[in-house]
Amino acid sequence: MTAPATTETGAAAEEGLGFRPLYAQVRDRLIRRLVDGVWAPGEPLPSEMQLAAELGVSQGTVRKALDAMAAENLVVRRQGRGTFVARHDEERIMFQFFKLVGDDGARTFPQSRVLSVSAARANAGERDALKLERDAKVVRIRRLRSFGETPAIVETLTLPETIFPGLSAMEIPNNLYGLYAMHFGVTVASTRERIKAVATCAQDAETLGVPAGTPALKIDRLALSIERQPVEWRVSVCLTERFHYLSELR
Amino acid sequence: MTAPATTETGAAAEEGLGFRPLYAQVRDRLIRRLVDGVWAPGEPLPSEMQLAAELGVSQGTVRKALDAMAAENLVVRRQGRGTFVARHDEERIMFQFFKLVGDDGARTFPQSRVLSVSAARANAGERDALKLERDAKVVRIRRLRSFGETPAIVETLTLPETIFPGLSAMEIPNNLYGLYAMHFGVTVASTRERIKAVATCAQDAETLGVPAGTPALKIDRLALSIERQPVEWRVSVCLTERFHYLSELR
DNA sequence: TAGTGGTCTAGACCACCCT
DNA sequence: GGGTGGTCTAGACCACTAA
Repeated sequence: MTAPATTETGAAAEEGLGFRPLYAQVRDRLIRRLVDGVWAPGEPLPSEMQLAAELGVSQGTVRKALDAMAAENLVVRRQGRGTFVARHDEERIMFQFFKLVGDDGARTFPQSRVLSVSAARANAGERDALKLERDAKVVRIRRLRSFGETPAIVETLTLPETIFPGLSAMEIPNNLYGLYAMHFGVTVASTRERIKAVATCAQDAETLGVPAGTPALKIDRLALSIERQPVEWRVSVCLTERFHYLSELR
Repeated sequence: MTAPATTETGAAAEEGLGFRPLYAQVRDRLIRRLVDGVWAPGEPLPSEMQLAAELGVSQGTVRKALDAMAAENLVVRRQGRGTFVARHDEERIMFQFFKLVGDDGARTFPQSRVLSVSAARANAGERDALKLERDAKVVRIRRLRSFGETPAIVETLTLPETIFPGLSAMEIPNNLYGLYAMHFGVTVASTRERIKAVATCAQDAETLGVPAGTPALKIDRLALSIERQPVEWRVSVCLTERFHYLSELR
């Protein structure tokens, strides 16, 4: 086909949605397959040529869709090898979502000790944060995270029971996002963190082994899935005596 | 020319630098012109076609270079109008580098009151942060920033005198990055922030009008120019009673 | 050596903006 | 209407990887 590029433009315009590029449509279709688990994490997608033939577009259009997905950290592209579904292994999470760094620049991933796991009806704050219906059930996890022998973070997580059924009865691993992907097919694609400085309350201080009132970072994180649905609410209280939160802005 | 795409690849390979794409070379050349002030902020660059003809590459290659620069916030592209040198006006800085947001979600830019300006020889910490030579001179600025009538941030800035000659004798505006660009041709392209929770010291507490020891965020920011040279070191102590630091991660 | 993604080109048409 | 960036295609060659 040497025909001009008309494609679906007309259809999109007729729908009253002011034009959606073909590559964006291709991206949407590929993301749909990712969400549906057509390809497992770490597995290679078909080659650009194959996808192009199958979807009826040019290789260049598939490429632009895949490049966009790579920019969103949904796939990883490797020259000479292929395009792979992104994995949620420890390393990736550490660099992507875990922003606490040693003052000497060292990036170590903390160990976790679960303090409690419980199932309950969501309270008002949880419903608000996770956009839940009235009477929705949630799982609450409280844990202490340490670098080596030094306690540094105490955090409370709240998760919708509908998205993570049976979680409260499971063993809780250190790397939660890996568990979400593996057992529940949920990929955390982005997070929004609100950070404040607070004085540690008596309970947190005791758990962390510091005097009550010690200054700490309170990080309020909402994690969103690929479809931008809230899947986890996490409030972390972090000591920053020997660590800091690193934020690089462009 | 219907000739294949050979271009400078050979030359780059011969230099022992394992291959640098043409579009990256084009990007470098265009950035060089930006730095040299060939086009002023807010001014349009020549069209893709003109640049392509001038640089002896295809329009597509220029496009990829410009897209990369747009991703780095160095230029702004507007369909139907042209490609413009990014401006450092208040709005852009607010959304790009200023991460303090009201708890109600409101983004307001604080007013500043300069407490002191001085010129001095850089101390060890300043030399280290800004990568300065021994005996280098710096300008120090200390200022209080308030939202409305409420003091919220007290910060100390250190700037190399070689990059900002005569700054200590100038009027200090609220929007510093605009001043850097306008009067010194320095564009802040990225920042690295290290955040800790601290108890306010007596001096900062008095300036902010809170009891000494009140928890606050200490934000240690290093600002880099387009050429990745350190141009400003800023330590801010922020109250977060009614504000928070917002960090969105993908 | 074959297959993959990465780069580069050339040309067409589309959406948008200004005059 | 004429110019700009944005999309799409088609085809060629380059760089990298693995068998």
